[in-house]
Amino acid sequence: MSSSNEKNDPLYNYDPFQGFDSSTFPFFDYNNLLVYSQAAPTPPFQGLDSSYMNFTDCLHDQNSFSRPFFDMSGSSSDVVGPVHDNASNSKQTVDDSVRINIDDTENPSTPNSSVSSPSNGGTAVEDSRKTNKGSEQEKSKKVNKPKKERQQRKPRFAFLTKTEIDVLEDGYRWRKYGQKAVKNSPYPRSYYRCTTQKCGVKKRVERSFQDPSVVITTYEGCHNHHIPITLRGNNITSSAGFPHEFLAHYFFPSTSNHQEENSMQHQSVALHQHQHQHQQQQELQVSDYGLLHNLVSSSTGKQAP
DNA sequence: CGCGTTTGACCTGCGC
DNA sequence: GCGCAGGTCAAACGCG
Repeated sequence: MSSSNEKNDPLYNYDPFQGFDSSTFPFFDYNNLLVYSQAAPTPPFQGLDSSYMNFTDCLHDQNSFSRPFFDMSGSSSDVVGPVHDNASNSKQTVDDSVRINIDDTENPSTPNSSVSSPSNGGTAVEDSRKTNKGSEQEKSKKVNKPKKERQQRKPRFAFLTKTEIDVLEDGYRWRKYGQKAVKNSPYPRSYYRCTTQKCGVKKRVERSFQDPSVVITTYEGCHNHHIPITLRGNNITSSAGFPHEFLAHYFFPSTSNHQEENSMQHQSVALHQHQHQHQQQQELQVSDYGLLHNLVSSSTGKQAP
């Protein structure tokens, strides 16, 4: 349910694809990408539905796309505005149930790090860690941990990419900070955080269990810096099919500074040139829209498991 | 040695 | 209130 607050929200009105068309980024095959909004009723790995769009469709249907794409408040039925703690009122999807309790951009210290540091000796071995951690941390956390107010959700979006590569290179540098098994899926979900200081952008990477050839990459937050362009001399191959320009456009929607924009796009183009070459070399057979569309269709429950 | 990954424990919200 | 599942932490470890 939309509120008037949404209408006044510049992000709400922001069109991430302003000025985009299929020729904007010749290296990027838009047809190989699906985008879904966090407002989607179900995450992609549990059943795709019409909320998951083909990228090209998105370009042609900006009204329906930009709205959910920048729904920063979670479920579309949520009331948008100051952080309310009545989220239980709204039905949350699995994907939407993510608790945003870290805001590195504004509050560099993580909740736990603000707590008195654990007094474990640095030489503690695994066993002692297990025993000590339980007691000491438990104490410190429970005593000092301030009640976290519900953080406002960061913009979040996901890409479905048909690729054999697990981690898609997007030009940014990520540090993996966790991995979890996903219920009903043989594939784990990996959690990454941007390594740039004070950039709290996170991403989750998981493989669809319904179509193991599809990698679901979910971004959360906006980078406050440009692509570090440290190719480190190695495989940008994994960037196959990845929309760097789009990401750049998304992460810097307000970049009206042409100098920065040029620099940024220059970096992105370089990435795509790399990517394009490797794509040709590898002949990574990314599916066409038809296949992905079939995936979407078959996941809507019309097909027997 | 610095940086990134691994992995078990812990925290938190939600549904029953 | 309890159990489950998702998300995060942080020590240990590996690699260049």
